[in-house]
Amino acid sequence: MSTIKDVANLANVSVATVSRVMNSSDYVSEETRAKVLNAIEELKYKPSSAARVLAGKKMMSIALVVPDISNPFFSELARAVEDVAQKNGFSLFIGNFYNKNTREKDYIKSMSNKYIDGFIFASSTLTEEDIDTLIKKEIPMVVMDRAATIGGCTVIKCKNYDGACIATNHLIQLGCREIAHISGPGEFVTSMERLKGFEDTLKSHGLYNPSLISHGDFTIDGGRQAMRSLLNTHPNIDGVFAANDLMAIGAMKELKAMGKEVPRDVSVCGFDGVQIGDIVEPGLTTIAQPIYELGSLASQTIIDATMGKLNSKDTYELDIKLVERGSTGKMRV
Amino acid sequence: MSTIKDVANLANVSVATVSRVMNSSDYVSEETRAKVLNAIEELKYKPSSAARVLAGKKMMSIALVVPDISNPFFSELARAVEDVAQKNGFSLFIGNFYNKNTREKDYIKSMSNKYIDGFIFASSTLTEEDIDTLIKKEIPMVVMDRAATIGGCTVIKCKNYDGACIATNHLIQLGCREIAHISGPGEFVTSMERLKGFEDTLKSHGLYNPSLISHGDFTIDGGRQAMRSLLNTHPNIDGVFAANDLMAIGAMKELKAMGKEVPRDVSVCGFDGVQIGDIVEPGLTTIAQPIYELGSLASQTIIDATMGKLNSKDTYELDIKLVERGSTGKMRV
DNA sequence: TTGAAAGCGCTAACAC
DNA sequence: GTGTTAGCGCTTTCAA
Repeated sequence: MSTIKDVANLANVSVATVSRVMNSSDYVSEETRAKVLNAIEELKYKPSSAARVLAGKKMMSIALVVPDISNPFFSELARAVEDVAQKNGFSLFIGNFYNKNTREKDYIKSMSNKYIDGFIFASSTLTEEDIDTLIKKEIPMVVMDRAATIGGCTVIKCKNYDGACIATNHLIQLGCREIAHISGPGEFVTSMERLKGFEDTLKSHGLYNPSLISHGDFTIDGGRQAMRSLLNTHPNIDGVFAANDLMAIGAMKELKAMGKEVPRDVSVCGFDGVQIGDIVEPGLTTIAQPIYELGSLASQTIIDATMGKLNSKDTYELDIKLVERGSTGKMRV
Repeated sequence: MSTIKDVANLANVSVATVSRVMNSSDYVSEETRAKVLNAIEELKYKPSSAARVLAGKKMMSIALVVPDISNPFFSELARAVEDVAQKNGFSLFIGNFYNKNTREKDYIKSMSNKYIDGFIFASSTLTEEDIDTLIKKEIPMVVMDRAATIGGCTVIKCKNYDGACIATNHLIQLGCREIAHISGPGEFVTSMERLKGFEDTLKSHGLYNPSLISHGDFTIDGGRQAMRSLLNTHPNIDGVFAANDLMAIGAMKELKAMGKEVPRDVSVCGFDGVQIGDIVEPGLTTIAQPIYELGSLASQTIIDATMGKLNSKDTYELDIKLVERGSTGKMRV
């Protein structure tokens, strides 16, 4: 691996000059610039990130911290984040925290001394304190699925509340009268907002019944279990709104196992819009988030922030949309 | 951020001593060690990775380069890789190359000067030359899905050929006589090995017909398209072996759209064993790879290699197993 | 427009 | 046992 010194020697200039052309700072005569460029080319010189960082530059890498990368929502998100990062010359770190708050904090600790320039926390359960730690280190961050702005960090989310209202209304309009909700873990703002939208909508229609709410953990299996217990106490449920697609799919599996047909007996609606919603049978009606857009926006925002471009907005709330498929529809009357 | 100097000052020792206790090298008296430890604690000192790297140490991070992180096979793999990395104090970089050979090479370039200690290439299309580049830089690497060992890098794969034979035999035993294969892109060894297993098995049963082979691109849509063209020329196909689960799912969708029922009219078998194979309807029979094991083995191998623990084996071939679900079974006779 | 040199935080001889 | 110090490769004043 050749160093800046090698380049300087070959080009017959000083290392400072090489540094100048690398960073296109200061003025360098066309002639010297050409010489240096040639030398760089010839030696296939790549500056050492570690040395640059030590000298006060950026590492050009960002981290995405998710609950579980094997969850399709997050892997689709990661793809978007990485695409944008790559286009900007940034590398992407990935960390899974499996809903273990401790592990999420560990990432802050273990990665921040690796000179990561920015963090994206997806679906985080970070406390204000954790966030302060990062802010004190002046490491920019964007948080997804967070209620409101916390000083100094951008929030990017989608309209969870509105989406839940749309989903619930959709079910009501289809004729469902005993509508259950499979909610996500209570520590996520996402879960809370979707739950609120569900409750408010039902209340306004006089259909609210708290015993029709069960909690899942955002996994297929969790959705299945929640559906089972719901069905035990309320065998006549005719509509289900799950806080994410995975749980909705689990619910559909359980429904089928219990001899209920979707959508004839029960209509099911999910939330997220992940690709597998389109391959299950029947196709899953869902409130689709613009996942790719969410990821690329987060990525671009954090990259801009590392370069000192401050963001004018501190909260982005992207629109969701109802995607109707076979899991909601005509019911037996 | 406090530095080693701050710690040294506070503990009234030299930086060398601090370095010693950090790296538990050399002897340090219990007394001084305690003083230093206290100072470290008090200042919440974290050594700078960049500085350590410059001084000749490891960055403690590895990279996983995949075609597409949003493909469930790779996201499940990534999860395993990250788990093991995290346990060893390593961070994980992720790169997508979208089957663009150029981009895969770019990763080698752009990441290697970021002091990544090791690479895992999954499903790579790297040439010997590319690999040589890394070997010359003395960066250890493991390659998944590669035919054989290339000097200096460990190969981790599963028994593709055997798996394809098992799948094909399974179809034959079910009574299928006109069996098609949806193969993966020709540049992947994986595709080739699975194709070979398919061909050999059919030949040995006198059922081989090259026009029953179509190529897909490992995506659902690719599988759908391949199935369509296959059905055009061979409307009586009664068995399909796809080189991965995603394409098998695409084939099932197309079959359904064309009025064929699975498995009554056509039996379908995939390869990989990703989780969604279990949520489609009917469930997908598949040759399951031990994905988590593959990922954790790769991760541990590369981490060991960065620490100088050379691996005794240079090729691992993990076993696969046939997982029978609803997509293969009783046919109409 | 260019060069010399200090310094970023750490490790590892080499002294003591 | 512990301290001193010379780098590691780069950026950036400060001079020239």
